[in-house]
Amino acid sequence: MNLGQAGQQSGLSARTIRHDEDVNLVVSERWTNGCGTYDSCDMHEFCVLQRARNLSLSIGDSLLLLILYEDRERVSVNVKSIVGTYFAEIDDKFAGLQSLRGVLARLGCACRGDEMSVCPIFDGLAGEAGSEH
Amino acid sequence: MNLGQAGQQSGLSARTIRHDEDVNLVVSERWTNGCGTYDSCDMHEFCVLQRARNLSLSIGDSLLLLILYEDRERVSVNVKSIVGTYFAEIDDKFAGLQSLRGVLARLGCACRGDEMSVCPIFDGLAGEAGSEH
DNA sequence: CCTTGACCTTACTGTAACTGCAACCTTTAT
DNA sequence: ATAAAGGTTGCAGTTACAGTAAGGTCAAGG
Repeated sequence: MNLGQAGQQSGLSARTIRHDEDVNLVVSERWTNGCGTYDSCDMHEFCVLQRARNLSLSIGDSLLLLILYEDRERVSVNVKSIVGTYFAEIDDKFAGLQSLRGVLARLGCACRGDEMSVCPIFDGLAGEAGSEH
Repeated sequence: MNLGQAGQQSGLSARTIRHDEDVNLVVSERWTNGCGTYDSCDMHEFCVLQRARNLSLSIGDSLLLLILYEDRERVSVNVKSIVGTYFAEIDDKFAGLQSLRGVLARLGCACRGDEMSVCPIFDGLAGEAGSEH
């Protein structure tokens, strides 16, 4: 499978796949003419990467995820510590999203003509910021 | 209130506040010596921005949020369309986070020594990627 | 045989949203 | 007077890409 097909199947752009190869996130086989070839194993990796990207994970974190993905002898202890780190991050983001969603949900029907600093909705939005990360 | 204090209170670095001023996300009053001064209204903005940053919103989106925040005559129709856009994005991220969290939760105790492509956990992780965005 | 077109390659540049650093003012304290 | 603290601008670096240029390869067709 060539670059273009790999891109289509994985949902990544060809450019992004080449970028991932540049930074050694993935390593493809090469024909003698230099062209890369991608097998189902690579496709799995791309899909994991695509998912990681949707979550705004860094390249480093994505690589970690791939390492977990590829390590067939996953040592539970190791996995658990990595996973634990992610959990904290994910739950933080989760809380942030949930909060923002709630704020937005009430935004359409309230606050008309109110004094800004007195608006309870936006006080909620503004007030909790410092407590994160 | 000066830059340093504003940074401490809002949870943003002083550098980031300066950056936000550079891109006109916020506009502070200046003393004659050039130093900025920040009032409680600015602090509210910073906190909103901090929150927006935690959610990886772009500067453009953050600005939109600020505009909503500052518009005391919020026109419901307008707000609802903007909010609707965010909802889709937020729910996408939400689903992604939830999925990844579930995958990670089961990662510590399963899959040892399995054939990678047969592992149901990672098949879940890899399989749904293309369907988003 | 040679060209056309599709597809690939590398290499370089550009972008967003920061972050860091240097050089240089002011203000305040000693 | 001088040093320390805190501010300023401006330019360079970083990350994770996206865009573009210049060129290589290869099958199909006149």
